[in-house]
Amino acid sequence: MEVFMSSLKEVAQLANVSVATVSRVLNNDTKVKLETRKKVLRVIEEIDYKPNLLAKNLRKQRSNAVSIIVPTMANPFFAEIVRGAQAAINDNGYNAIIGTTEFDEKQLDVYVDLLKTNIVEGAIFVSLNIKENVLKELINEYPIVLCNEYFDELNVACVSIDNEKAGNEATMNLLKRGRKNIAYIRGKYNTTSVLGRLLGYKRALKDNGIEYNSKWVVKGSNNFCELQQIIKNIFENEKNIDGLIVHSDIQASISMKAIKELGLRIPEDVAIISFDGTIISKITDPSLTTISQPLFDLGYTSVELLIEKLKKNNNVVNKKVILPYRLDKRET
Amino acid sequence: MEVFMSSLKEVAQLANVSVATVSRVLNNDTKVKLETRKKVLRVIEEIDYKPNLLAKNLRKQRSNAVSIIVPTMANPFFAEIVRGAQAAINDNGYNAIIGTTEFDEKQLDVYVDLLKTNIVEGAIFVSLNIKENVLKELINEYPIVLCNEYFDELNVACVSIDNEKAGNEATMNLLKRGRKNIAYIRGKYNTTSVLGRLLGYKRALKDNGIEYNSKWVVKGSNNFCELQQIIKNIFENEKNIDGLIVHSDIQASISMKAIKELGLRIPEDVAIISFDGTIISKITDPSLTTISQPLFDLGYTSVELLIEKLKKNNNVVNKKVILPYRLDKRET
DNA sequence: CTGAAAGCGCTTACAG
DNA sequence: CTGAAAGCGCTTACAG
Repeated sequence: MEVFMSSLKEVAQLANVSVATVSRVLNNDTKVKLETRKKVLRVIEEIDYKPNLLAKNLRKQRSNAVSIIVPTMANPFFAEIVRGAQAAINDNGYNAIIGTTEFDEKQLDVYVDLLKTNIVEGAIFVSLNIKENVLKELINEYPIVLCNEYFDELNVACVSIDNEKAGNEATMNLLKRGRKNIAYIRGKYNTTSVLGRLLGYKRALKDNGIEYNSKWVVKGSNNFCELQQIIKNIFENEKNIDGLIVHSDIQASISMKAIKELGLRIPEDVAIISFDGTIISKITDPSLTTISQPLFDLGYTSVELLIEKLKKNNNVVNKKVILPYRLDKRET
Repeated sequence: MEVFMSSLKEVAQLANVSVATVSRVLNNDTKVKLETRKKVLRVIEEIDYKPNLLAKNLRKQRSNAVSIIVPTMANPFFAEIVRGAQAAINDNGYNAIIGTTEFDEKQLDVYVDLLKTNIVEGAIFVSLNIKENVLKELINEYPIVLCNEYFDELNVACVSIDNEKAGNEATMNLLKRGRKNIAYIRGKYNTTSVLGRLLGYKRALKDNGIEYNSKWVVKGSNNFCELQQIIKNIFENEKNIDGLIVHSDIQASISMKAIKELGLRIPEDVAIISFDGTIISKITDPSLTTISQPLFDLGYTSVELLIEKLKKNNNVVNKKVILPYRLDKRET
């Protein structure tokens, strides 16, 4: 017996069979005699053999890994989507390589290289701010699923909620509570979710005979102080605002602090509704009324679409999956 | 020219050199003539060649990936540590495979297999609740760094804050504010951080001539309703409590709601200090006074220790790194 | 400075 | 049911 032996070879020698047979046993190939099988398994157990998956990966030309790219982990919104994606990836026996761009889309290159160099077999892009033509090229070449944000015109698999409907329902909720002067802190960029919800907002106003006032729709910010200032500006300029829709829980929680500092009561003076339904919405005081997105499922379902693509060699019709949201009526 | 060619081979043929030379160019081997080098690079650019890292991995017996295992992504505390680890992993040119146990340590097996099968070269264990003897075996065999929680007696690389000092300082803060009856919502398990902070608490009491009252130290919970009940119980039984230390921001935010419901004012009736300094501590109203942990750095430094191990083939003395925390005095 | 060749540890088509 | 052998796409010691 030599000093160094490759593991599969070692098992083969100890069991007096060929490496081919050991490989077949490991892969549950039925064509192995039960007796042989047992003998091999005994040796494997004995020497605690573990296959070198680096070799298997090369041989099969499959890494068994997929990546999930999000802007940042610092926002519970994305963390929860990742949690769902993780779960689905594990459930399907894959490994998850998680990437974050920290809102710098140049960082995406690193993760695209993972696709190009066979480190991952496919990718989930969550709310990434990519140029449409760049995305289009990637989609043509690799199995990719979009989560949350997508491009209407692009033939791409994606998972999201019905943002127009959600925006409409949020507005309707405030209207039903008697609010007529509803301001809107919208998302910064012109993404599908931002524009969709705004459409829903406008439709609700129109359906209720209320004129749309562009002064009441302002871009938000994830920067604490910046957003506080934005809120103070709008409430000082527009004294009769009695309702507020905010694009995300995080921004809503910051907005609430600013509103309280102005001496306004929530919800008596200003009723608030936000989007997302993250842990933030439960922790604020008063707790946030919010359009709860199925964050975990958004991630989970995205991976399911991706796995389907992988199984069928990327030859599938690209589904656009719309998941249901839920209006969580709480205290604002 | 054949229909199918391996990529490296293809570059070699087009550039009229051997695959060895192409490989040398790709790996910046200095022994290549500049002219040859240019020729090869031109071809690589031309056909947009990307190496198949699956092959490289096998050949070098290195996956270029490390894993970072956390209990869950649903807690911003862990998400922020992961963010730091991510950054360090990327900065060092590695890929990050992120795993979550969802508090079920059986799930760890999947990630340990990643080590055994060469999918990852090392791992960061963040706040994992593993049996000491199991951990000991793993540490002997693979490059592993512990983050947050560790075992004092174990010879293992780890990164954390000085929990005894932090617990002491938190208590001192309340004492200095004139609070004398300080309750303590401790962590559920007897981990290093939980026990360390408690020691610091007891020392502060002793140093100030206050007798330790075991009734005032109760185990917390991450379950919303359960924790609310715990809080109500203690405040109804012990009417003179005027200060509260809570093991985490999340639990502190839930505690605050319960305390308010009891009609007590924060901080007038009950001053509160918590640990972590996550986004939660900024968003509550009033905002939480908290022992801010260097979460990002905790993750970043853990990876640095791990990378050092990898570079030196795991032959390094195991460092125990203590990072500074910061007392963020806010409104509670 | 460059090339031919071995080899990383698996899987699988082929032959028996 | 089993084995011998080719091959996945790289890197690198060796020879020149």
